[in-house]
Amino acid sequence: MSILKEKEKLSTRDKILETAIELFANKGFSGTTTKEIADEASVNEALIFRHFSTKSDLYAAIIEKKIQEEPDMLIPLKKFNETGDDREVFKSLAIRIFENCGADTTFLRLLHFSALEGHELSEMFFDTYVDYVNMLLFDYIQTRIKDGAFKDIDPLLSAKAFIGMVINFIIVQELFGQKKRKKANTNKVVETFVTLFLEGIKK
Amino acid sequence: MSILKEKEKLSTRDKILETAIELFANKGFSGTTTKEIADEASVNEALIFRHFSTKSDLYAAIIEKKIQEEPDMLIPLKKFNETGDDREVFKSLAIRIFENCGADTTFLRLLHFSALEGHELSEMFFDTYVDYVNMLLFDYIQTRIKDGAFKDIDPLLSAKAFIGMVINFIIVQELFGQKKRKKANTNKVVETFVTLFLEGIKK
DNA sequence: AACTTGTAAGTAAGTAATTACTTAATATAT
DNA sequence: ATATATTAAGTAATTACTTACTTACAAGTT
Repeated sequence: MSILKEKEKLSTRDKILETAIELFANKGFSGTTTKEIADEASVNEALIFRHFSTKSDLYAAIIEKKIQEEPDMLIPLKKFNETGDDREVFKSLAIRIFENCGADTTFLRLLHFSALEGHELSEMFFDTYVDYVNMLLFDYIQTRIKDGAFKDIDPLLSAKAFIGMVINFIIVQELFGQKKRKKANTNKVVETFVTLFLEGIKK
Repeated sequence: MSILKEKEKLSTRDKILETAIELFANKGFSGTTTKEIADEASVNEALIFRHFSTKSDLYAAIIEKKIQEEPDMLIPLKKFNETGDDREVFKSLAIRIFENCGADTTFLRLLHFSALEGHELSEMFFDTYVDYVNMLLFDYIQTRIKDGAFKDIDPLLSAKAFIGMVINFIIVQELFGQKKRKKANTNKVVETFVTLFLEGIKK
Protein backbone atom coordinates (compact mmCIF):
# COMPACT_ATOMS: atom_id res chain seq x y z
CA MET A 1 0.00 0.00 0.00
CA SER A 2 1.22 3.44 -0.86
CA ILE A 3 -0.39 4.77 2.27
CA LEU A 4 1.68 2.42 4.39
CA LYS A 5 4.85 3.34 2.60
CA GLU A 6 4.18 6.96 3.25
CA LYS A 7 3.48 6.22 6.87
CA GLU A 8 6.81 4.49 7.31
CA LYS A 9 8.54 7.77 6.70
CA LEU A 10 6.47 9.54 9.32
CA SER A 11 7.35 10.01 12.94
CA THR A 12 5.49 7.85 15.42
CA ARG A 13 3.46 10.80 16.54
CA ASP A 14 2.42 11.59 12.98
CA LYS A 15 1.63 7.96 12.21
CA ILE A 16 -0.70 7.96 15.20
CA LEU A 17 -2.26 11.26 14.19
CA GLU A 18 -2.90 10.29 10.57
CA THR A 19 -4.32 6.91 11.47
CA ALA A 20 -6.50 8.41 14.18
CA ILE A 21 -7.86 10.99 11.74
CA GLU A 22 -8.97 8.23 9.40
CA LEU A 23 -10.54 6.15 12.15
CA PHE A 24 -12.25 8.97 14.01
CA ALA A 25 -13.65 10.23 10.71
CA ASN A 26 -14.96 6.78 9.82
CA LYS A 27 -16.31 5.60 13.15
CA GLY A 28 -16.49 8.60 15.43
CA PHE A 29 -14.86 9.09 18.80
CA SER A 30 -16.66 6.46 20.83
CA GLY A 31 -16.67 4.07 17.90
CA THR A 32 -12.88 4.04 17.72
CA THR A 33 -10.63 2.23 20.21
CA THR A 34 -7.06 3.11 21.03
CA LYS A 35 -6.02 -0.47 20.32
CA GLU A 36 -7.51 -0.13 16.84
CA ILE A 37 -5.54 3.05 16.20
CA ALA A 38 -2.34 1.40 17.43
CA ASP A 39 -2.81 -1.72 15.28
CA GLU A 40 -3.71 0.28 12.18
CA ALA A 41 -0.71 2.56 12.67
CA SER A 42 1.58 -0.40 13.46
CA VAL A 43 2.55 1.21 16.72
CA ASN A 44 2.45 -0.05 20.25
CA GLU A 45 -0.69 1.08 22.03
CA ALA A 46 1.29 2.53 24.96
CA LEU A 47 2.97 4.95 22.57
CA ILE A 48 -0.33 6.66 21.96
CA PHE A 49 -0.42 7.64 25.61
CA ARG A 50 3.21 8.69 25.54
CA HIS A 51 2.31 11.30 22.92
CA PHE A 52 -1.25 12.14 24.00
CA SER A 53 -2.19 11.81 27.63
CA THR A 54 -5.75 10.65 26.92
CA LYS A 55 -7.85 9.52 23.99
CA SER A 56 -9.72 12.82 24.24
CA ASP A 57 -6.45 14.70 23.99
CA LEU A 58 -5.63 12.87 20.77
CA TYR A 59 -9.03 13.79 19.39
CA ALA A 60 -8.56 17.42 20.38
CA ALA A 61 -5.13 17.47 18.74
CA ILE A 62 -6.70 16.26 15.51
CA ILE A 63 -9.40 18.91 15.46
CA GLU A 64 -6.89 21.59 16.35
CA LYS A 65 -4.68 20.44 13.50
CA LYS A 66 -7.60 20.62 11.07
CA ILE A 67 -8.49 24.06 12.36
CA GLN A 68 -4.96 25.37 11.92
CA GLU A 69 -4.56 24.03 8.41
CA GLU A 70 -5.39 27.04 6.26
CA PRO A 71 -8.47 25.93 4.38
CA ASP A 72 -7.74 26.78 0.77
CA MET A 73 -11.47 26.54 0.27
CA LEU A 74 -11.44 30.14 1.36
CA ILE A 75 -8.85 31.44 -1.08
CA PRO A 76 -11.20 32.39 -3.92
CA LEU A 77 -13.29 34.43 -1.55
CA LYS A 78 -10.36 36.65 -0.76
CA LYS A 79 -10.03 37.62 -4.41
CA PHE A 80 -13.59 38.87 -4.43
CA ASN A 81 -12.75 42.49 -4.83
CA GLU A 82 -10.37 41.89 -7.70
CA THR A 83 -12.96 40.67 -10.17
CA GLY A 84 -16.18 42.25 -11.23
CA ASP A 85 -17.67 39.05 -12.61
CA ASP A 86 -20.31 37.79 -10.20
CA ARG A 87 -20.77 34.55 -12.07
CA GLU A 88 -17.04 33.80 -11.87
CA VAL A 89 -16.94 34.56 -8.15
CA PHE A 90 -19.79 32.23 -7.25
CA LYS A 91 -18.62 29.53 -9.61
CA SER A 92 -15.10 29.46 -8.25
CA LEU A 93 -16.41 29.42 -4.70
CA ALA A 94 -18.73 26.50 -5.43
CA ILE A 95 -16.00 24.60 -7.22
CA ARG A 96 -13.62 25.16 -4.32
CA ILE A 97 -16.17 23.82 -1.86
CA PHE A 98 -16.71 20.80 -4.08
CA GLU A 99 -12.98 20.16 -4.30
CA ASN A 100 -12.42 20.56 -0.58
CA CYS A 101 -15.37 18.62 0.76
CA GLY A 102 -16.26 16.37 -2.10
CA ALA A 103 -12.90 14.86 -2.91
CA ASP A 104 -12.29 13.39 0.51
CA THR A 105 -15.07 12.75 2.98
CA THR A 106 -12.70 12.72 5.95
CA PHE A 107 -13.12 16.39 6.65
CA LEU A 108 -16.92 16.39 6.37
CA ARG A 109 -17.27 13.28 8.50
CA LEU A 110 -14.93 14.65 11.17
CA LEU A 111 -16.85 17.90 11.28
CA HIS A 112 -20.20 16.12 11.58
CA PHE A 113 -19.06 13.58 14.15
CA SER A 114 -17.54 16.28 16.31
CA ALA A 115 -20.81 18.23 16.25
CA LEU A 116 -23.03 15.21 16.91
CA GLU A 117 -20.83 13.81 19.65
CA GLY A 118 -20.64 17.25 21.18
CA HIS A 119 -16.90 17.75 21.28
CA GLU A 120 -15.72 20.88 23.00
CA LEU A 121 -13.75 22.03 19.94
CA SER A 122 -16.63 21.38 17.56
CA GLU A 123 -17.77 24.97 17.80
CA MET A 124 -14.38 26.34 16.85
CA PHE A 125 -14.13 23.78 14.06
CA PHE A 126 -17.44 24.97 12.70
CA ASP A 127 -16.63 28.65 13.02
CA THR A 128 -13.32 28.24 11.20
CA TYR A 129 -14.95 26.80 8.13
CA VAL A 130 -18.69 27.21 7.72
CA ASP A 131 -19.15 30.42 9.60
CA TYR A 132 -16.11 32.03 8.03
CA VAL A 133 -17.25 31.28 4.49
CA ASN A 134 -20.66 32.65 5.34
CA MET A 135 -19.18 35.92 6.54
CA LEU A 136 -16.94 36.38 3.50
CA LEU A 137 -19.81 35.76 1.13
CA PHE A 138 -22.01 38.01 3.25
CA ASP A 139 -19.53 40.84 2.75
CA TYR A 140 -19.44 40.33 -0.99
CA ILE A 141 -23.21 40.26 -1.37
CA GLN A 142 -23.59 43.33 0.81
CA THR A 143 -21.16 45.21 -1.41
CA ARG A 144 -22.99 44.18 -4.56
CA ILE A 145 -26.25 45.33 -3.03
CA LYS A 146 -24.72 48.73 -2.33
CA ASP A 147 -23.44 48.73 -5.93
CA GLY A 148 -27.04 48.40 -7.01
CA ALA A 149 -26.26 45.15 -8.78
CA PHE A 150 -28.14 42.89 -6.37
CA LYS A 151 -31.63 43.23 -4.96
CA ASP A 152 -32.08 44.66 -1.50
CA ILE A 153 -32.34 41.24 0.11
CA ASP A 154 -30.92 40.06 3.44
CA PRO A 155 -27.24 39.48 2.58
CA LEU A 156 -26.54 36.93 5.32
CA LEU A 157 -29.56 34.83 4.45
CA SER A 158 -28.63 35.02 0.77
CA ALA A 159 -25.11 33.86 1.56
CA LYS A 160 -26.50 30.97 3.61
CA ALA A 161 -28.88 30.10 0.80
CA PHE A 162 -26.11 29.74 -1.75
CA ILE A 163 -23.76 27.88 0.59
CA GLY A 164 -26.66 25.69 1.64
CA MET A 165 -27.45 24.64 -1.91
CA VAL A 166 -23.87 23.61 -2.52
CA ILE A 167 -23.01 22.09 0.87
CA ASN A 168 -26.21 20.11 1.17
CA PHE A 169 -25.73 18.69 -2.29
CA ILE A 170 -22.26 17.50 -1.30
CA ILE A 171 -23.41 16.14 2.05
CA VAL A 172 -26.20 14.14 0.47
CA GLN A 173 -23.82 12.80 -2.14
CA GLU A 174 -20.84 12.07 0.07
CA LEU A 175 -22.23 11.45 3.54
CA PHE A 176 -25.55 9.82 2.73
CA GLY A 177 -24.50 8.78 -0.74
CA GLN A 178 -24.92 5.15 -1.52
CA LYS A 179 -22.57 3.23 -3.74
CA LYS A 180 -25.18 2.64 -6.40
CA ARG A 181 -26.20 6.28 -6.62
CA LYS A 182 -24.25 7.76 -9.52
CA LYS A 183 -22.35 10.95 -8.87
CA ALA A 184 -23.55 14.03 -10.68
CA ASN A 185 -21.48 16.08 -13.07
CA THR A 186 -19.93 18.74 -10.85
CA ASN A 187 -19.75 21.36 -13.56
CA LYS A 188 -23.40 21.05 -14.45
CA VAL A 189 -24.41 21.21 -10.81
CA VAL A 190 -22.34 24.34 -10.22
CA GLU A 191 -23.61 26.01 -13.39
CA THR A 192 -27.21 25.30 -12.46
CA PHE A 193 -26.87 26.50 -8.87
CA VAL A 194 -25.01 29.67 -9.83
CA THR A 195 -27.49 30.51 -12.58
CA LEU A 196 -30.45 29.89 -10.29
CA PHE A 197 -28.97 32.01 -7.53
CA LEU A 198 -27.76 34.91 -9.65
CA GLU A 199 -31.00 35.14 -11.63
CA GLY A 200 -32.77 35.28 -8.29
CA ILE A 201 -30.63 37.93 -6.66
CA LYS A 202 -29.68 40.15 -9.59
CA LYS A 203 -31.71 43.28 -10.19
CA MET B 1 -41.50 15.25 35.11
CA SER B 2 -44.34 14.90 32.67
CA ILE B 3 -42.15 12.71 30.49
CA LEU B 4 -41.66 10.24 33.30
CA LYS B 5 -45.35 10.20 34.08
CA GLU B 6 -46.08 9.39 30.49
CA LYS B 7 -43.51 6.67 30.52
CA GLU B 8 -45.12 5.02 33.52
CA LYS B 9 -48.17 4.31 31.39
CA LEU B 10 -46.11 2.73 28.63
CA SER B 11 -45.36 -0.93 28.26
CA THR B 12 -41.85 -2.03 29.14
CA ARG B 13 -41.06 -2.48 25.47
CA ASP B 14 -42.19 1.04 24.66
CA LYS B 15 -40.35 2.51 27.63
CA ILE B 16 -37.16 0.90 26.30
CA LEU B 17 -37.84 2.10 22.76
CA GLU B 18 -38.55 5.71 23.71
CA THR B 19 -35.57 5.97 26.00
CA ALA B 20 -33.31 4.36 23.43
CA ILE B 21 -34.46 6.80 20.76
CA GLU B 22 -33.45 9.71 22.97
CA LEU B 23 -30.09 8.22 23.87
CA PHE B 24 -29.14 6.98 20.40
CA ALA B 25 -30.10 10.38 18.99
CA ASN B 26 -27.97 12.18 21.56
CA LYS B 27 -24.90 9.97 21.71
CA GLY B 28 -25.03 7.65 18.73
CA PHE B 29 -25.03 3.87 18.68
CA SER B 30 -21.55 3.18 20.02
CA GLY B 31 -21.82 6.09 22.43
CA THR B 32 -24.83 4.58 24.17
CA THR B 33 -24.67 1.59 26.52
CA THR B 34 -27.46 -0.84 27.25
CA LYS B 35 -27.02 -0.22 30.97
CA GLU B 36 -27.58 3.47 30.34
CA ILE B 37 -30.79 2.77 28.45
CA ALA B 38 -32.00 0.47 31.21
CA ASP B 39 -31.25 2.95 33.98
CA GLU B 40 -32.82 5.87 32.12
CA ALA B 41 -35.94 3.81 31.36
CA SER B 42 -36.07 2.47 34.95
CA VAL B 43 -36.05 -1.06 33.62
CA ASN B 44 -33.82 -4.03 34.37
CA GLU B 45 -31.07 -4.35 31.79
CA ALA B 46 -31.93 -7.99 31.10
CA LEU B 47 -35.37 -6.94 29.93
CA ILE B 48 -33.83 -5.12 26.99
CA PHE B 49 -32.54 -8.45 25.73
CA ARG B 50 -35.87 -10.12 26.42
CA HIS B 51 -37.48 -7.72 23.94
CA PHE B 52 -34.58 -7.19 21.49
CA SER B 53 -32.08 -9.94 21.02
CA THR B 54 -29.12 -7.59 20.52
CA LYS B 55 -28.31 -3.90 20.89
CA SER B 56 -28.21 -3.70 17.09
CA ASP B 57 -31.70 -5.16 16.89
CA LEU B 58 -32.96 -2.45 19.20
CA TYR B 59 -31.34 0.18 17.00
CA ALA B 60 -32.86 -1.36 13.89
CA ALA B 61 -36.29 -1.43 15.53
CA ILE B 62 -35.99 2.28 16.22
CA ILE B 63 -35.07 3.20 12.67
CA GLU B 64 -37.80 0.97 11.30
CA LYS B 65 -40.29 2.67 13.58
CA LYS B 66 -39.19 6.09 12.36
CA ILE B 67 -39.41 4.95 8.77
CA GLN B 68 -42.93 3.65 9.20
CA GLU B 69 -44.21 6.80 10.89
CA GLU B 70 -45.85 8.72 8.06
CA PRO B 71 -43.79 11.88 7.84
CA ASP B 72 -46.33 14.71 7.74
CA MET B 73 -43.52 16.82 6.35
CA LEU B 74 -44.65 15.42 3.02
CA ILE B 75 -48.32 16.36 3.25
CA PRO B 76 -48.14 19.79 1.60
CA LEU B 77 -46.36 18.32 -1.37
CA LYS B 78 -49.29 16.06 -2.11
CA LYS B 79 -51.58 19.05 -2.48
CA PHE B 80 -49.37 20.45 -5.20
CA ASN B 81 -51.79 19.99 -8.02
CA GLU B 82 -54.64 21.62 -6.12
CA THR B 83 -53.13 25.08 -5.98
CA GLY B 84 -51.72 27.24 -8.70
CA ASP B 85 -49.79 29.49 -6.36
CA ASP B 86 -46.09 28.63 -6.61
CA ARG B 87 -45.16 30.88 -3.73
CA GLU B 88 -47.66 29.20 -1.45
CA VAL B 89 -46.44 25.75 -2.43
CA PHE B 90 -42.78 26.46 -1.71
CA LYS B 91 -43.57 28.40 1.43
CA SER B 92 -45.69 25.65 2.94
CA LEU B 93 -43.09 23.05 2.07
CA ALA B 94 -40.31 25.06 3.70
CA ILE B 95 -42.42 25.72 6.79
CA ARG B 96 -43.23 22.02 7.06
CA ILE B 97 -39.58 21.10 6.90
CA PHE B 98 -38.82 23.69 9.56
CA GLU B 99 -41.56 22.32 11.79
CA ASN B 100 -40.52 18.71 11.32
CA CYS B 101 -36.77 19.03 11.64
CA GLY B 102 -36.38 22.26 13.54
CA ALA B 103 -38.73 21.68 16.46
CA ASP B 104 -37.07 18.52 17.71
CA THR B 105 -33.52 17.63 16.85
CA THR B 106 -34.04 13.94 17.64
CA PHE B 107 -34.99 13.05 14.09
CA LEU B 108 -32.15 14.97 12.46
CA ARG B 109 -29.57 13.59 14.86
CA LEU B 110 -30.79 10.03 14.43
CA LEU B 111 -30.66 10.39 10.66
CA HIS B 112 -27.14 11.79 10.73
CA PHE B 113 -25.78 9.32 13.26
CA SER B 114 -27.18 6.40 11.30
CA ALA B 115 -25.51 7.66 8.13
CA LEU B 116 -22.16 8.42 9.78
CA GLU B 117 -22.06 5.19 11.74
CA GLY B 118 -23.02 3.32 8.59
CA HIS B 119 -26.09 1.52 9.82
CA GLU B 120 -27.64 -0.94 7.40
CA LEU B 121 -31.04 0.78 7.53
CA SER B 122 -29.56 4.24 7.04
CA GLU B 123 -30.13 4.10 3.31
CA MET B 124 -33.82 3.30 3.67
CA PHE B 125 -34.12 5.97 6.34
CA PHE B 126 -32.66 8.50 3.93
CA ASP B 127 -34.78 7.40 0.98
CA THR B 128 -37.98 7.62 3.00
CA TYR B 129 -37.44 11.24 3.84
CA VAL B 130 -34.86 13.19 1.86
CA ASP B 131 -35.06 11.35 -1.41
CA TYR B 132 -38.83 11.22 -1.36
CA VAL B 133 -39.18 14.97 -0.84
CA ASN B 134 -36.73 15.54 -3.66
CA MET B 135 -38.77 13.44 -6.04
CA LEU B 136 -42.07 15.10 -5.18
CA LEU B 137 -40.59 18.56 -5.66
CA PHE B 138 -38.90 17.38 -8.83
CA ASP B 139 -42.31 16.39 -10.24
CA TYR B 140 -43.82 19.74 -9.37
CA ILE B 141 -41.00 21.74 -10.93
CA GLN B 142 -41.07 19.59 -14.05
CA THR B 143 -44.77 20.29 -14.46
CA ARG B 144 -44.29 24.01 -14.03
CA ILE B 145 -41.55 23.95 -16.67
CA LYS B 146 -43.91 22.26 -19.09
CA ASP B 147 -46.50 24.88 -18.16
CA GLY B 148 -44.02 27.46 -19.38
CA ALA B 149 -44.02 29.08 -15.95
CA PHE B 150 -40.49 28.05 -14.99
CA LYS B 151 -37.27 28.29 -16.96
CA ASP B 152 -36.00 25.22 -18.76
CA ILE B 153 -33.62 24.30 -15.97
CA ASP B 154 -32.74 20.85 -14.61
CA PRO B 155 -35.74 20.07 -12.39
CA LEU B 156 -33.97 17.63 -10.07
CA LEU B 157 -31.07 19.99 -9.44
CA SER B 158 -33.52 22.82 -8.85
CA ALA B 159 -35.41 20.73 -6.34
CA LYS B 160 -32.18 19.85 -4.58
CA ALA B 161 -31.16 23.50 -4.59
CA PHE B 162 -34.31 24.60 -2.79
CA ILE B 163 -34.32 21.73 -0.31
CA GLY B 164 -30.62 22.32 0.25
CA MET B 165 -31.11 25.95 1.17
CA VAL B 166 -33.74 25.06 3.74
CA ILE B 167 -32.26 21.86 5.15
CA ASN B 168 -28.75 23.21 5.47
CA PHE B 169 -30.05 26.25 7.29
CA ILE B 170 -31.81 24.00 9.78
CA ILE B 171 -28.85 21.68 10.18
CA VAL B 172 -26.48 24.54 10.88
CA GLN B 173 -28.92 26.01 13.37
CA GLU B 174 -29.96 22.81 15.14
CA LEU B 175 -27.05 20.41 14.75
CA PHE B 176 -24.12 22.78 14.81
CA GLY B 177 -26.03 25.53 16.53
CA GLN B 178 -24.48 26.83 19.69
CA LYS B 179 -26.48 28.01 22.65
CA LYS B 180 -25.35 31.60 22.26
CA ARG B 181 -26.21 31.80 18.57
CA LYS B 182 -29.65 33.36 18.37
CA LYS B 183 -32.23 31.56 16.30
CA ALA B 184 -33.44 33.34 13.22
CA ASN B 185 -37.00 34.35 12.51
CA THR B 186 -38.39 31.38 10.62
CA ASN B 187 -40.88 33.41 8.62
CA LYS B 188 -38.25 35.83 7.37
CA VAL B 189 -35.93 32.99 6.42
CA VAL B 190 -38.67 31.19 4.49
CA GLU B 191 -39.79 34.37 2.75
CA THR B 192 -36.25 35.20 1.69
CA PHE B 193 -35.46 31.70 0.43
CA VAL B 194 -38.72 31.36 -1.50
CA THR B 195 -38.34 34.78 -3.07
CA LEU B 196 -34.75 34.11 -4.04
CA PHE B 197 -35.60 30.75 -5.54
CA LEU B 198 -38.74 31.77 -7.39
CA GLU B 199 -37.17 34.89 -8.85
CA GLY B 200 -34.38 32.67 -10.06
CA ILE B 201 -36.49 29.99 -11.62
CA LYS B 202 -39.50 31.90 -12.92
CA LYS B 203 -39.54 32.96 -16.54
C1' DA C 1 -63.45 -21.52 46.65
C1' DA C 2 -59.17 -23.82 46.52
C1' DC C 3 -55.52 -25.82 43.94
C1' DT C 4 -52.85 -26.75 40.02
C1' DT C 5 -50.78 -25.28 35.91
C1' DG C 6 -48.73 -22.41 32.27
C1' DT C 7 -46.77 -18.26 30.78
C1' DA C 8 -44.96 -13.99 30.84
C1' DA C 9 -42.54 -10.16 33.68
C1' DG C 10 -38.92 -9.11 36.43
C1' DT C 11 -34.49 -9.45 38.89
C1' DA C 12 -29.63 -10.18 40.91
C1' DA C 13 -25.60 -11.91 39.87
C1' DG C 14 -22.78 -13.45 36.76
C1' DT C 15 -20.09 -14.16 32.13
C1' DA C 16 -16.01 -13.45 28.95
C1' DA C 17 -14.30 -9.89 26.28
C1' DT C 18 -12.95 -5.32 25.69
C1' DT C 19 -12.09 -0.68 27.29
C1' DA C 20 -8.72 3.32 28.35
C1' DC C 21 -4.70 3.67 30.52
C1' DT C 22 -0.21 2.21 33.48
C1' DT C 23 4.00 0.18 34.81
C1' DA C 24 8.34 -1.35 34.69
C1' DA C 25 11.65 -3.36 31.99
C1' DT C 26 14.33 -3.28 27.56
C1' DA C 27 16.21 -1.55 23.31
C1' DT C 28 18.27 2.25 20.75
C1' DA C 29 20.62 6.33 19.79
C1' DT C 30 23.59 10.09 21.01
C1' DA D 1 26.29 6.81 29.95
C1' DT D 2 22.29 9.23 29.69
C1' DA D 3 18.15 10.17 27.62
C1' DT D 4 14.57 8.68 24.74
C1' DA D 5 11.80 5.15 22.08
C1' DT D 6 9.54 0.99 22.39
C1' DT D 7 7.58 -2.90 24.32
C1' DA D 8 4.96 -6.82 26.94
C1' DA D 9 2.18 -7.40 30.41
C1' DG D 10 -0.50 -5.72 33.29
C1' DT D 11 -4.64 -2.75 35.68
C1' DA D 12 -9.57 -1.80 37.18
C1' DA D 13 -13.65 -0.61 35.02
C1' DT D 14 -17.00 -1.28 31.61
C1' DT D 15 -19.00 -3.69 27.74
C1' DA D 16 -22.94 -6.62 25.63
C1' DC D 17 -25.21 -10.35 26.90
C1' DT D 18 -26.69 -14.76 29.95
C1' DT D 19 -28.19 -17.53 33.60
C1' DA D 20 -30.97 -19.17 37.14
C1' DC D 21 -34.29 -17.81 39.99
C1' DT D 22 -38.56 -15.44 41.77
C1' DT D 23 -42.91 -13.15 41.22
C1' DA D 24 -47.50 -12.10 39.00
C1' DC D 25 -51.43 -13.35 36.86
C1' DA D 26 -54.79 -15.81 34.21
C1' DA D 27 -57.17 -20.38 32.93
C1' DG D 28 -58.69 -24.77 33.95
C1' DT D 29 -60.03 -28.51 37.05
C1' DT D 30 -62.00 -30.16 41.10
